[in-house]
Amino acid sequence: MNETSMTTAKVINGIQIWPQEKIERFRTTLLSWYDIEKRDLPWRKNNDPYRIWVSEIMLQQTRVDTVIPYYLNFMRTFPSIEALSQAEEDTLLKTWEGLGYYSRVRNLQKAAIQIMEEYNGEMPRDPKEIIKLKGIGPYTTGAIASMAFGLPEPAVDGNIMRILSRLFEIDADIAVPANRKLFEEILREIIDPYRPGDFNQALMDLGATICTPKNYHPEKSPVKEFNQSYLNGTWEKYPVKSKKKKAKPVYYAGVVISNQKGELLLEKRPSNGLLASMWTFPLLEESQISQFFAKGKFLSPKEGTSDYSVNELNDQLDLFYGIKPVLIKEPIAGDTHIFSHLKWHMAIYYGELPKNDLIDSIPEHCAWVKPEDFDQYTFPGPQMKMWAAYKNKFLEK
DNA sequence: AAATCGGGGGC
DNA sequence: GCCCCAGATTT
Repeated sequence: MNETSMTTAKVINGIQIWPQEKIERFRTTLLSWYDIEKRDLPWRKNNDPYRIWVSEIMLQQTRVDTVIPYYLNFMRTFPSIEALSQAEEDTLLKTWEGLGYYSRVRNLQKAAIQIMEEYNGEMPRDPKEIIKLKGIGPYTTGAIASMAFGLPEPAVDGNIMRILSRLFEIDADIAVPANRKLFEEILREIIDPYRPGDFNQALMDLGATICTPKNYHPEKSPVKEFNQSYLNGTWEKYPVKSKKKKAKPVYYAGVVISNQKGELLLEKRPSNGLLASMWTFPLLEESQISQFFAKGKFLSPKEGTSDYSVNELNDQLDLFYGIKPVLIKEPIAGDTHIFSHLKWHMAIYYGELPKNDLIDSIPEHCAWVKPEDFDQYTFPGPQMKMWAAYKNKFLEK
């Protein structure tokens, strides 16, 4: 390679970056497209760092259409960083109900408290400070720095890795976290220093609407003349992305228990781990009630279960919840729920406490709750499914 | 480097 | 079923 040739266009990890003139043409082309086609989104009304921050956290691994109603409600409930810093945990969790990745909202509040205590109530401008805030990683740092403060920082998300991979025919696996740095380096070279926030958002809009993972038609792209994989006819190869592992199956019996007053037993999950601090009907794992499942196989209501299984379930309910309900022998329903790394198989049972039973011996983390008060509790997806199964069986006939 | 952490939409 | 989504944190 001749280092004195041309205007010394850069090479990053074997990737040939464009000459300056071409970079500038790309910026103009992309931003001209963005100025006409950009999506009208609620967090784009102004450059308030708080608004941008909240939207970026919600948008992590979550689609725009899903986020919009949550975002509007969240900003009504917590209009300022100070309001967020003072929120009750249950109120906070309720605003995220159904959105998933619930540690996001817990970290959001922790960061709000950090900002109140360490940054005088204002989002810091320095990326080195922004990234110290809880729940804010390299992507969100770049997004806030560029969109709120106009700094030329890369914000590399899935969209941008896919786009750059196709533009430059990059063979690095975008599923490997360590490869993100390569895309950041490239983006630093081509980002528009005058409109960095718009540049990052333009790429995201392009990735969401045209440079999509599937049904991709490179000839429709406003920047097709810059797209090396399109020009070379190799675009179907990019991006290179390795597959992730399948969700591991886990088996549960979910149990709906009613007391004499028509209240149902709920339990609050531990404050750490999956679905932390959220409420569900009692769930008993396969390891505790292995008799419910034959050799790891889920026994659906159709397939039936044995009396012995129900007796075993009664023992477990007595042991873990201090209750002795009378159970219906067959499950009232069966359902599954898929997480990123787990697949829950739930057999849903129903039982009632006998008239003469004591109901005041349940554990600290449990509660008897009237169904009309369920809206005061935060329910995750699997609980919604169990509750729907119960209603379908007993309430809506 | 790999696992954990949710849920929904598209095909 | 599989893949993906404006990823971050923990192990």
